Amino acid sequence: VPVRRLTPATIATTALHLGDREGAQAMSMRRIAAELGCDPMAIYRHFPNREALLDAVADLALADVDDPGPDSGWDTRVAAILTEVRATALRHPGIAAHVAARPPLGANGARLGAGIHHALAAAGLPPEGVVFAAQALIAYVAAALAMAVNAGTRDARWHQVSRSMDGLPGDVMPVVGSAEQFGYGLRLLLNGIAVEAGR
Amino acid sequence: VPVRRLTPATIATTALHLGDREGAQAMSMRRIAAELGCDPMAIYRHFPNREALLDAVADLALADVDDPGPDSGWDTRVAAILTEVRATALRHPGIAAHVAARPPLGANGARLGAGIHHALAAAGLPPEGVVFAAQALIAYVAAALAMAVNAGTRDARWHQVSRSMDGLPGDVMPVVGSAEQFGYGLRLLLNGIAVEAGR
DNA sequence: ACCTGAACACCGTTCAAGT
DNA sequence: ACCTGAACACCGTTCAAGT
Repeated sequence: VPVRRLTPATIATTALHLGDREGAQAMSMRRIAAELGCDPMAIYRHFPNREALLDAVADLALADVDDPGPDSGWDTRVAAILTEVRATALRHPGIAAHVAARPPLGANGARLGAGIHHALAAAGLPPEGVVFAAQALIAYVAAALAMAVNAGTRDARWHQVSRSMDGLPGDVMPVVGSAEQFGYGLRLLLNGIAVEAGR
Repeated sequence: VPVRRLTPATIATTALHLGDREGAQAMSMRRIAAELGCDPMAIYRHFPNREALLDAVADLALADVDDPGPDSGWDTRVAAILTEVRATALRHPGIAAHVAARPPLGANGARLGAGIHHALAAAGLPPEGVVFAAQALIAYVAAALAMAVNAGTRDARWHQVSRSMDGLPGDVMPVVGSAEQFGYGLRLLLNGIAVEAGR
């Protein structure tokens, strides 16, 4: 699909679709340029480097994520945002690992970040607590996402670890990076926040 | 320092020291081989690929981490292990990002993982809860570590986000990836685990 | 002034050729 | 049989040369 005129938006959109079709390894400057039908260097006139381009692609993907807003409870709101961020990133294999490694803080990242901060303030945390708790939550999503991205490929290692312990039933098989695993950790954090806020 | 005979241990030790001196970008097969004074391909006779070598280097670094054992309280034990894992990884810049991206599950990783599992069982979690909570904790350390690794380099982005929200005092400056930030999130998780275990 | 593409300085890994 | 290093198939990015 030839593009009339190169803009940051057309580059990011093309890169996102390329990644959806061909995965993370297709997200090189050269492959993206080939997809655009342009010289690799042409991209550098719109983005200073590859990282900045991937930031833009990640933020584009997050446009799909809704913030339910202040009408739902603070914990429902936080859980909804983070669950949908995880699911959205996993729907875009080209960019999931980048989201995991580097929380997207472009326009959409800032929008969702603001939603989380407001929810935590509504929960009753003091200002420093809001900032700290938000970073902990964002870090947790990133990590859970990284586990989900790596899980399918290579990780019988986890099973060995959980089997290497006595006192535990040997047949509790952890599903690394699963939605269930993600939800459990998220509940721990929300429980902890409730305790911290004195609820 | 020329090495008499190449073994997995000498390769991993040399790579760890190289990384300590010259950082993550020095951890290429070619640079490590040059440091060993051998052909890059010689390393492949001891490790199937670069990832396996980095796994071994990471696990070597974790030999420094103590497990205080079951005599301390379960939460003290978990906090001690995870705090020291974070500090140890940060002391080895060549490998910190790799630890963050991929929980080391070699001999030392398994040892520390077992300590965490035992502590969680002692806290009163049921077996599935133990496995889930352990993965959440490990994911959290990995993410906090990734933030600490990336923080110094480039992240005024975070400050923008926290300033972009009304209702929060604009001068609460989050220190991304700081030890304080790490400790706060860890406390949230431990609080949440205590709630889950009914303590 | 703007844009291109050749070139630089690397990668991890394969594999054929040497000893 | 063992080991080496040339070669393959890539990278992100710089920069000089073209229009």
